[in-house]
Amino acid sequence: MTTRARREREKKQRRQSILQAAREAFSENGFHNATVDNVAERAEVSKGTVYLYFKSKEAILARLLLEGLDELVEELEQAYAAEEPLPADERLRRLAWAYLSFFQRESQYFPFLMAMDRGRFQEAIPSPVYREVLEASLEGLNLVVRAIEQGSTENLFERREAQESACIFWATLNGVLQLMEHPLRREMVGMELETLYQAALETIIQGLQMTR
Amino acid sequence: MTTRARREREKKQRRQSILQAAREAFSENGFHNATVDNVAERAEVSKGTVYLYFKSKEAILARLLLEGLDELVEELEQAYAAEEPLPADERLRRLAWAYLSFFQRESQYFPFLMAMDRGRFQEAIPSPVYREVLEASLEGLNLVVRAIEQGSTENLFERREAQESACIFWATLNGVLQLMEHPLRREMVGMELETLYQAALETIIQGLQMTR
Amino acid sequence: MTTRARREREKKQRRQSILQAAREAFSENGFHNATVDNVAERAEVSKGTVYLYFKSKEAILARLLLEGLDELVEELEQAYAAEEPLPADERLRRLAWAYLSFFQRESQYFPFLMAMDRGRFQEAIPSPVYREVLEASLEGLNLVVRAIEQGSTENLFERREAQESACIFWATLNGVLQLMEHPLRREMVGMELETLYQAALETIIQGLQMTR
Amino acid sequence: MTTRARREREKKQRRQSILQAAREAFSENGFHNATVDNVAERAEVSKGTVYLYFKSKEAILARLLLEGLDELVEELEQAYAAEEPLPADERLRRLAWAYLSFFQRESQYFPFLMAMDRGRFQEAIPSPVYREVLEASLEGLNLVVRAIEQGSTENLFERREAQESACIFWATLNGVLQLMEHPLRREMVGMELETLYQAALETIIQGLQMTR
DNA sequence: CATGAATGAGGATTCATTCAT
DNA sequence: AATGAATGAATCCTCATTCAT
Repeated sequence: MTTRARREREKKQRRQSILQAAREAFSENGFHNATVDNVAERAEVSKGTVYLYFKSKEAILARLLLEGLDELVEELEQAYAAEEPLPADERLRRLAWAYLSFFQRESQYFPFLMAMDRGRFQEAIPSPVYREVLEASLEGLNLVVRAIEQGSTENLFERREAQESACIFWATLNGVLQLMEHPLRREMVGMELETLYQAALETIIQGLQMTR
Repeated sequence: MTTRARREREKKQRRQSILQAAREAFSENGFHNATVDNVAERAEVSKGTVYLYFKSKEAILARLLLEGLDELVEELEQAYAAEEPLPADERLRRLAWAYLSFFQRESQYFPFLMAMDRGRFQEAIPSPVYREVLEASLEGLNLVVRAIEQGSTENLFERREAQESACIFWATLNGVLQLMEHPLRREMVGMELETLYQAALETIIQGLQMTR
Repeated sequence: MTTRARREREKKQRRQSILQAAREAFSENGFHNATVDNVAERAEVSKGTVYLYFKSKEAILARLLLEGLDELVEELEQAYAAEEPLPADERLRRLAWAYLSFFQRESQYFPFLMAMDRGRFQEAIPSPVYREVLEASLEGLNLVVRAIEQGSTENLFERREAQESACIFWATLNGVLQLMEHPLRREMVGMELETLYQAALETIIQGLQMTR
Repeated sequence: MTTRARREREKKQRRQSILQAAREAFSENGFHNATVDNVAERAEVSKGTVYLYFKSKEAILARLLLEGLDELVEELEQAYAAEEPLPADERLRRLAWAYLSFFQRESQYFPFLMAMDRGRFQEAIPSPVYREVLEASLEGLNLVVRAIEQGSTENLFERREAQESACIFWATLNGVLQLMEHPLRREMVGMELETLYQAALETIIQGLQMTR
């Protein structure tokens, strides 16, 4: 029983260490260029063991995405749920900053999401998992929807489809992140990510507000 | 000689047919999963011929990108340059629609630009070409900058860094395109690309305008 | 751990069988024309396995060379070290015959050493290994140097640079081996290798001796 | 008529320029690593033209060897044939220095002869040509034989098989050339080629002389 | 559970040679 | 005679995955 519990715990740790190793390996070389050998080596397990815990290389990526997105959603929820009541635009700002902070800390996820869109991915992992990843990647959006709806009832935002406004808001943030992702492009744009992000955030909030 | 001229023409056609084949192959399987064999087969030439026209698989992608972006820039320039004088916001709308129309027609380019960011690309193609691609990918931005500057002098837009506003504008459009790129995600969002694009466009223009 | 020990032994055997296969393949077709496929097939392993044991085709050659030269040096040392004291010229004769006997048994090594001088070899294998091979290929020379020095103190040989005399001695033997290496050339010369070798050996010893 | 003559002359020149180009290309990269493209480019003709003048890459090498060896033999003959009568040992010295001088000027030939011994060579070129090359490579030997025979009648050299003595003499020279061919080995030996060659020459002449 | 040796299909690239013009 | 575009077999090497121990 204690043995069993320990076994269970060790299994989880092993799994996590493989995931962590994969995160590192995929980040450094890109998903395609990283090898399962790299992952195994980093995790200090044998290659066979990797396949004991994950069905395929793609399955590792899927799991990584799911865990990452879970974390992101959790952080977004924390940002959303304030102790005292907040105006809708303030909630949006908090969501936006939590989002940025996540991507600065876990900058891998952007490329990971890209890697997923192509290649053997759709064949290699079961379709429900695939859908699950996509759903998770949109879960943040739902919080935005709620903030927007609140803003609508507060007459702060235009009375239109909250889903639409939320998508626009979310798209703007993502657009900035993507634009500034590549070092060379960042250099050519000649601006700091935070500065641009902040400006974009205010601009889009402005755009969503009631025209008085 | 006619012979010579014909030869020349055939060479160009062959080159184009290889590029076209690559465009298709890369689109269907993604750059990484497409093989030079695929490309050769599609173009109905031997693998050796592909290497006669292009130094490497990456060089094909670079050429594809460059040609696509040239076309895009040209279309954007046409959209920008109207016969009669136009207000700045109208110019932005025209740029935005030209942009959308390009990506609907040539939907490959988005993923291609992504493929470029990772992998052997930077090592495999000469650095100036790489830079050229990135520059071209930002050339559209310059037109936006000019429109914004015009808007600033017309007191239509806030008097801030035009580059910044342009980036925000551009980022928003890209964000929407990216969000709606994947069919499954489009389905989950439950909206038409055009509708959302249009709404985002108006929202961001609104956001950039002077607060009255 | 009998299992473990057996595993270890099998690995060594496999490695040896790959080396042996390579020795055969390289001998028959020459290093450049032999393919890794040939080697794998002969060793009855997959191509991948070959690369599991050796980093590159060149690395196999390097290993082959090193093992061969080690063996040669060992045999030369045995020949040099006699139980009872020996006159210097006798030592030279023993070295020479040991050398011939090695090359008759392992006739591949001559061409292998040649293959090493050209091609991708220097780039493909780590520079220290390259140096090691060259050093080993000259180690026999050192034994000759020692014999010559002994001969000098015995007033048997001329009192000049031992290194120089040794090189001359060694070069003569190699020259004969090389001259007689090719069957067609052997036929045209119309002599037996051993006969010529023997005559050359005596001639060069004679040449090195003090003129009385 | 004149046209025809000019044509003929141009053809010869073209052929020579291809050979010269091949000599350079093969020298710089080694026979295996040089490509027919390299040769064509250097010769400023098209690849097709190369095949118009030579049946295969190997045929070029064969021709190169033959021409080189012809030249060598001619130079050796000049060295041998002195105006006034010469003692046999002097003739040998002259032959040896002419040989060295050729190999210093045309250092390619050594590796070329090696390249010929292996690979597709025997299949790719007609057997008589192959034999011809080998014969030419031994023609120098015949001059040595004559010198030795002269030395025998002069009671300068031992009365044994002249062919045997000649082979020994020739082998020694070749052995030195080969030993000193590789820069790294030259460095490890720590001697100048000329010094060693000279010493070897005197030593072997000494060895061949009558023991008094 | 864990290992890691073995696999072999597959990938990018090269190059000697051919042949229509 | 000369060209040079086209070929495609051949080559080295990689790596996700399996499986006996």
